[in-house]
Amino acid sequence: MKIATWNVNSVRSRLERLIAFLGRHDPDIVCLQELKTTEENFPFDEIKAAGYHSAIFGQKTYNGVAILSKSEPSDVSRSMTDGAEDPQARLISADVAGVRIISGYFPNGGTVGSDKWEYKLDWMKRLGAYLEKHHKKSEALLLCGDTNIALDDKDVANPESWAETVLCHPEGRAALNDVIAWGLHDVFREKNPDGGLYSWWDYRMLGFPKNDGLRIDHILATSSLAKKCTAAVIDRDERKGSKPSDHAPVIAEFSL
DNA sequence: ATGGTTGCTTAGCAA
Repeated sequence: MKIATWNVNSVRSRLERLIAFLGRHDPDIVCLQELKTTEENFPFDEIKAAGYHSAIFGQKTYNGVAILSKSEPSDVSRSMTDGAEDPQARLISADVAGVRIISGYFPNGGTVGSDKWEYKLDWMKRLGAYLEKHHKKSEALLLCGDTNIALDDKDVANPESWAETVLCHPEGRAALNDVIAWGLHDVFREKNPDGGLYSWWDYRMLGFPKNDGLRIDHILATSSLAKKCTAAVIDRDERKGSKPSDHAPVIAEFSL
């Protein structure tokens, strides 16, 4: 089973690239983030024609997440269903081929200390409670998405310039590590222990040409699946060329 | 350098 996670930064402006990506990699499942559109305007037909079902949780202008899959998803759940007052579409879950798939777009956090930063930390706390309430670590489960956190300085090309920012702050790292400690494994790290590989480069300040990147997109697997992971890569080429997303897709394969 | 680029929406926000 091959799964990809990709923050597309608008599914409509990235549709041509997305369809080409599906053809190039032939993934069984794709978790998308930052759709930036409502369900009404989601390109279901084009994605269906490429051979994929779409389970989506959309929102106008901002956020929005989806799970694309060759086999039909079931038991689709949108948001954390915890009664919190939260209008932001950032989490969707579904069963696909016997695996629980979660696509998450973690809050960026604005600047450390801001209201958005507090929301980011609280959102990760809620996610930990969501996993605890709805799942068991003995399940086959994949939490995929843009976490907006680089867990380690070896996932940051220029750690000194990103230190203490929302993507690298120790409190954010601790919050994501708390989620992971529930029973998840960073399969990309396990396959690429040396670091130095990135999934996001800022559009500004020549981020990609200078390779000023961070690995902030993750595929996190429960241990039964992590043991079966055979490969984990980043499609850095997808960041090249005309009209790329600012994120590159992360892809993992599992022998099920 | 509180900068810069992109997308949605059409002036300002979010990233």
